[in-house]
Amino acid sequence: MPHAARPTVTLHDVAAAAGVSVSTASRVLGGSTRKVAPEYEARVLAAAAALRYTVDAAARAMRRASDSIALIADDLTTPSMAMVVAAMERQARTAGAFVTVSSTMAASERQLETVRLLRALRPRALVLTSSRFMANAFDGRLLKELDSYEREGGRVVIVGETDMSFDSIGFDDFAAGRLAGAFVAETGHRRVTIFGGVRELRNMALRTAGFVAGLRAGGLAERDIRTVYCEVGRQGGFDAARRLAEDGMGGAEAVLAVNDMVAIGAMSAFRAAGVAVPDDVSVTGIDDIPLAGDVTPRLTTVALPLAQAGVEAIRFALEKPGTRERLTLEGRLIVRESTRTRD
Amino acid sequence: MPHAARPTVTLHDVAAAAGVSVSTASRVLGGSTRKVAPEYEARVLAAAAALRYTVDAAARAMRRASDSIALIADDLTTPSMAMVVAAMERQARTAGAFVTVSSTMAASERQLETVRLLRALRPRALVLTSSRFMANAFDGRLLKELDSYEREGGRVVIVGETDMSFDSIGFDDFAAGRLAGAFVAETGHRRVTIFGGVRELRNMALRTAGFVAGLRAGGLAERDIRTVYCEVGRQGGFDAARRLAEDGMGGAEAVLAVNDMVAIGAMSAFRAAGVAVPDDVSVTGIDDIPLAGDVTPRLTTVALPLAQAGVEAIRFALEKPGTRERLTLEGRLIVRESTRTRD
DNA sequence: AAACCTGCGGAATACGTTTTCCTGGAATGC
DNA sequence: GCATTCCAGGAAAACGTATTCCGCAGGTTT
Repeated sequence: MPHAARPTVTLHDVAAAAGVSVSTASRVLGGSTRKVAPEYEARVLAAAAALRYTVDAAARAMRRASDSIALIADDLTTPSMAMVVAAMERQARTAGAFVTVSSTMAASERQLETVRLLRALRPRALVLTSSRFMANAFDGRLLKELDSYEREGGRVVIVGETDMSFDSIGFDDFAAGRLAGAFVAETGHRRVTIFGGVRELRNMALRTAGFVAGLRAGGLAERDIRTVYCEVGRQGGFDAARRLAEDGMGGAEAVLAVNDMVAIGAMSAFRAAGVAVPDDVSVTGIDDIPLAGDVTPRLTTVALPLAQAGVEAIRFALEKPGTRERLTLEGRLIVRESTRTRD
Repeated sequence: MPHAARPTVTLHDVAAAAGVSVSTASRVLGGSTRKVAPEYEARVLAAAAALRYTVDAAARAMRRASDSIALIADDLTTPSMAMVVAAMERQARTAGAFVTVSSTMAASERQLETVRLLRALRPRALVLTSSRFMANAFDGRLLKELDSYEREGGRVVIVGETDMSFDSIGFDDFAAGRLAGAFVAETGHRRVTIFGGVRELRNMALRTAGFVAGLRAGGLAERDIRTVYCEVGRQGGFDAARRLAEDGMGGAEAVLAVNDMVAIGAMSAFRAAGVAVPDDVSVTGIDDIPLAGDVTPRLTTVALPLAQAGVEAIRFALEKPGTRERLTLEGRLIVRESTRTRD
């Protein structure tokens, strides 16, 4: 008895109580294709219920392919991440699969460590959800780890921007940025500041490039567009906006934030500094997290289909390997009260 | 070969490559207490690295006590829940334990089903995070399931209000409500409406009772306090506030909402109806989710130590069984701009 | 009527790991 | 110099389940 504290009831106990062999009990409880006599079946089911038997997933996993999916997320407290994860959880459950969730708090070496850790669960698929998956950041080692996992028959799905050759689901970040940029240009804003987040993050860089493309298409000149970089998150937006306000806004009539949390932080700082949104400055975000409709003024943003991404990710994860897919989801503009028309 | 698609590299392969026995390889890789010769150790480690060996958690779990903790949460997208869960995840990781997360979306029968499902993982502990755990709601079956799990040596920890006899971590909901009620009474509000959430939820009922107690202590009469019930969440607060505004506010100078999301929804509806916060009506919440500081006006609320609750829950979960603990955490008042003094 | 399927229960085995037990050799004590 | 203790490596058992194989009935075919 290796761990005496664990007198779990096993298939043996159920079989004994039902007066049948372990094989028969297994066939009844394990959903085998083989038929067993109705009477035996009833006895086994009754015994299992009486003893509150639950199958040992570890032992089962040694014989059957496991039906669990490991999910590695950057940061569960990020609202956009939470929506994706919640959708995955729902979808996986309806498909009868387990999901084990881990968060890496954006540390790159933690990602590697977490992948190694979760590989031990021999999951059917590994779903990575992050904005950090650029090839150079991979440093080779994470890539090798994922490759070897796939060679062992697992499936890797990446949610977010990536240039790796795994199944992936991404958002068209450039188009989303362009949507916001074009709208702001069309509504008469002549000078614009972009809160570009962290330059090294590929999706942030794409959104920023999209902003510029949209603004230029709407007639703004290069010199009317300023870009500042900030931590991605409420605090980063807050700090960037505070600095901007302290510098007298530099003529900015609009702030294009790289996502909703940055935009919301920025609005908070503007309010504290006595800068009125949208009368003094328009603010836009990207994502359309639920919160975007709750702040005052409600945030104009580009809605990304976050829940759909979660659903599709699980679909990919459960598909038979062999196919290699890449899905790109488009955002759509949601105009609310944090922006207004100029002139 | 049960699943041919899984040519995983096993301890046997490593041992063979290193020219040692499986036992020795296991001792090196499994962190045994037994010593092995430095040379053998080096050979095993080299072989493992070269073959990209990862231990099979399922097989290991059959011999060792598992170090995973199963977490069953109501709804991961709720901000307060997300904070608790994130804290648990962090804490568990520093303690070297896995956390697997599942959400039940508040359906009572799903809770039972989820518990049964996760028991299959033979986790060291089961942490239930929910506001729905009232004894009558348990219906006997969930209680029996948890009891039998505990009898098998597992540990059950409940985060939230409960009258069940498991380890539990709760917030002093009554005191939190009283804090808000007393503050509103002290700042000169004469007529108050309570947004009481769902009457059947124990923690909501306690907060509401606390509101009343605090208001009465501050000198308000029974007839100056109105209580309406609403769905718990942003939408519920929004609807309740819209109805209140349509009815001409019924003289209410303050709205005490049962949590921050309800309060934020209410503020949103008030704004849409042209009711000014805090000039026409003060609004308070409970929880102090990060969002509370981002809305306009920033929300006066009672801060609950959500992250601490997560940390303590994991501490309980990892403790040796035998002790039975109940921890109650106190909130503290955070005054912001959604309230003002009357007269 | 004899040989042959068919269907189903049960014994046995495999899964990959940890751990107990055994064994042989080195080190130590007289 | 011989007996005893210690040490570390290897063989084997055990964990709980799914599955393969075997055997035994009962029915079908020629």
